[in-house]
Amino acid sequence: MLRITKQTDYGIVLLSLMCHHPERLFNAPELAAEAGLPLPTVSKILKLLARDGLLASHRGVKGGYSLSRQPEAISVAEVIQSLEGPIAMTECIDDGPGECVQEGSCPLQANWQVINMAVRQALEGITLLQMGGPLPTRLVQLGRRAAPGAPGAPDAQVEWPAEAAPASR
Amino acid sequence: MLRITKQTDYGIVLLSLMCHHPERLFNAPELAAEAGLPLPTVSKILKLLARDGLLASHRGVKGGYSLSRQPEAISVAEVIQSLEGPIAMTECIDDGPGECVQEGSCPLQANWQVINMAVRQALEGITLLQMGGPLPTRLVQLGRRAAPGAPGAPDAQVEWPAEAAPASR
DNA sequence: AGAAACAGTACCTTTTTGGTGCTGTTTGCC
DNA sequence: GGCAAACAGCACCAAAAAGGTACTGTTTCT
Repeated sequence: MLRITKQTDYGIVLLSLMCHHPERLFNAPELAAEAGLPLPTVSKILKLLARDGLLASHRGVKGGYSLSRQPEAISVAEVIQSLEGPIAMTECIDDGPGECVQEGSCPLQANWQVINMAVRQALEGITLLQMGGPLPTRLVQLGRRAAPGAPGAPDAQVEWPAEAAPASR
Repeated sequence: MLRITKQTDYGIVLLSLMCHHPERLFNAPELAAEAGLPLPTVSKILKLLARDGLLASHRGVKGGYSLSRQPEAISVAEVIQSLEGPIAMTECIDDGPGECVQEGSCPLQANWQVINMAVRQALEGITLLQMGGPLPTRLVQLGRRAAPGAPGAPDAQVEWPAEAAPASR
């Protein structure tokens, strides 16, 4: 029901832990213990994140994983896409053209694409640093995509001022 | 993976069909035929939508379903919530407090709530009328929630000007 | 050489989704 | 009054996805 999987949830937790020491090397058992998750599960997640280049892996004794980029350069969207594939709210989005029989005559598809892009862009604007950091008081500002074909400015994505955090944590 | 279910997809299709004649009474076999979907499935979906008040049902011969409100007063979010429960991107959102062991010490939960609310508000701002109608060129503008506690204006939700639609349909 | 740690794959279990069927109730029409 | 059309509410089954575990292989430090 419009929900990320547990795997993704765990993935974000793990990455958030790693954010506290962006340069450090963490091994799987260590992260599993710290997150309170079973080792095989943690291991599986880390492999996927490494495969997609979000984590750098170092093999051998004294090996482990480290963030491949700075925490502020890794978005929640990337984590989701690594752990559960492309962000597509309906089938007709990531299925190639030709799947839906209504193809072309369906006004819904185009609109789902718009909605989908809005959600994706919102998640792209949220970094790991923000995720584990201070709670924003204002919200993601979606899309604001310019008219298609107008290659203007890179289309302001997200506004997430790190203002004073409320006391709710 | 961050996707609405087929049931919800079908539900939006059905409601969109009904939007063309907002006052009319449609019966299930008729809608099934028009949408090209199996009758039992359509029937199930319509029941759910009626249960939650999105459709008004009329029993007996010559019965059927009609929109309970004008198309522009029914949001995509309502349809989703009717057909697949509350919009909650993580478990810790719709589970009551006390489920997550990290409770209170978890900075992620608060941030997921923010993201979740952003997505929900975006979907709330999209009406059935827009969904079946002209394709917007600009995007949903999420949230922009004022600082909590400040009961100011009703917090502009969404900006969706019905400008010229591109030729992509 | 041995051990620690990542890599990849395969497998099984559980949950969710998708879809169907059946029985009951309401209501228009003959 | 009775029949038939149409909604209401379950209950059920099958397929797919998610969740989780195990095993074998490769790399690299000591």
